[in-house]
Amino acid sequence: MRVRQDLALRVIEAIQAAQTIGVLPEFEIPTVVIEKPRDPSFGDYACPTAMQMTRLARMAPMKIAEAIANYMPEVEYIDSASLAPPGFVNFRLTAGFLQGQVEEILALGLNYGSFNLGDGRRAQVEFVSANPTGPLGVHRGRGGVMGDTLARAMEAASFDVTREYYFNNAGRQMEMLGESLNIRYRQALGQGAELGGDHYQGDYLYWIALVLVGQYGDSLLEKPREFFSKIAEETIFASIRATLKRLNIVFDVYYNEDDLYTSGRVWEALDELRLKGYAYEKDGAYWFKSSELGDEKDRVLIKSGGEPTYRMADIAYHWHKSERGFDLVVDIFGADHHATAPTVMMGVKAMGQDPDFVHVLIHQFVTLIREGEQVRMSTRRGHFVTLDELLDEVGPDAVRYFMLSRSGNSTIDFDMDLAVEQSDKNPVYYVQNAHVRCAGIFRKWDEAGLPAEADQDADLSLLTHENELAFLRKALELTETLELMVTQYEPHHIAFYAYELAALFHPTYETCRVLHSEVPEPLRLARLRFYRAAKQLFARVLDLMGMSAPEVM
RNA sequence: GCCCCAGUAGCUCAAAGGAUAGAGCGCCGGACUUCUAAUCCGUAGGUUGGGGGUUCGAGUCCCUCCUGGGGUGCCA
Repeated sequence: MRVRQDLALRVIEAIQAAQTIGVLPEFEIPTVVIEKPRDPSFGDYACPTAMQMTRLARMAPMKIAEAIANYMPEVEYIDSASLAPPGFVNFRLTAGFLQGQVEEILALGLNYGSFNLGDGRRAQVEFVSANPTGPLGVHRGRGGVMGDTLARAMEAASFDVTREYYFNNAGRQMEMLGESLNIRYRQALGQGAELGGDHYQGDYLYWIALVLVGQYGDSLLEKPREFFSKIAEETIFASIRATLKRLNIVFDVYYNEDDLYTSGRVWEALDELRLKGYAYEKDGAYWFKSSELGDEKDRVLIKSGGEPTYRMADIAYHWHKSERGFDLVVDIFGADHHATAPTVMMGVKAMGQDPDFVHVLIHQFVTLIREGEQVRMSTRRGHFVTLDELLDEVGPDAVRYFMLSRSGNSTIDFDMDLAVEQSDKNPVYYVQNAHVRCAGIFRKWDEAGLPAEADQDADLSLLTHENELAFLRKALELTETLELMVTQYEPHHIAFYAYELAALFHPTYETCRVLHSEVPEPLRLARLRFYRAAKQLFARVLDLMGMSAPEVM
């Protein structure tokens, strides 16, 4: 259940009731917000609406708050509604409702916390979208993790999500790639050949060339450039997919930019822009009159050589997105690509579509830190740390967690030493260890030969320890966290939630023992039930982050 | 020049316009014959970059200035 949403409705009922009676004057009720008080001693939820209504009601905020509290309908999960200056109405959850979360978690399993916001509407998350010209770098990894995690949250919010990867395997880029591999091939054969400045410098092409030499000798020397382009693309794309798979990222659709040309959609989009008066010819090229839509200058759509720019293709691509029936589209770009998005949105708008169905999510860079020093990553010389290398060094769980551990607006200093440290300093282990500790209890229980289903009818009202209740309160926050992620397009919240949940778990584990002899039998069974739910909840949260939930570490 | 992001505890960062701005690390002081201490408990630490404004209420919104990073192609 979405407690905040439900409480907001009840508060509206209270205001309406007070208005009917005449305790409050008639006025249009503003949006009622329910928030979490910073200080838990105030309660579990708070409503500041009375203060917003002082002008509307022409009454002192405390008087309004009093009216709300007095006319609140009976809410079964609320223990008390209290007032606090300057006009808060605070609510406290009943212990019974919190204890009930144990069964709720166990019944819903990997669906706990899910809620209906999307109502089955179709959403697309487009991310990574690197062209197959080389291995993924770490900052693509950030986009990948953010996109996949946001997609998971949107699925939990009842959206029908398509994960899409948009790429270009045509044009000059692929020509250069093919030439580069051709040169590397000749180098691998011991022939003199040098890469030009525009060629791809990374040594990964040399490794591909070595494999070619091993398999085919020099029999490929007469093959055309297209042959090498194809080999390079296929090999690199396979490795990109493999890298993403390691990160638990799988795409539903790989959308090839080339399809936009072969289907003629690019030209249709151009015609559409011309028809609407937003495209014109000048100097042998076609230009987008984007300056009329707020851009600082017009942009080239079709180069004088007849080839469309990436911008033209992007506009056609987004035009197609709405035609494909997506109600909501999230595009995830690194900060290095953020400048292109506004023009594309202008193009969508120019063609008569509401660009608001697209949300562009920009993330900042990732800096790798090793032994306190920044790891130099020079893309120009091809000496950059690849995502694969990072995965080799710290493992997928750490990559997923750390990429989520900052707001997308902040740069990440990825501490590679911390990421592999096996202690409570490392949040990855700290969170996963909570799951491990739960698993340990059940392992011990089984080893003692005790019945596996013993806790099935446990008396959960015995879970009265403040630590247990605090943990269950936090469990209830999962829905709110998911809602925040989806509505604000901020996937990082799940990492903070996971950490906070673990930070409430560990003290509970220390204080609320299960198997110790001094724990009376009914309480033992209630706690066993509690830890069964806790384990399930950590499995759920780790799954939302795309991380593994180990039984033992 | 213009655009985007950031500036919050010594460090790395949270904070959905609400109450006394929170965590972790580090520092200092405690706790292991453990349901694996890969953990817990406690202390200290702040003019939210500067200045103005809007609001009952601003780290959050507006204006302005400063500092750092990124972007600003008929490259993608």
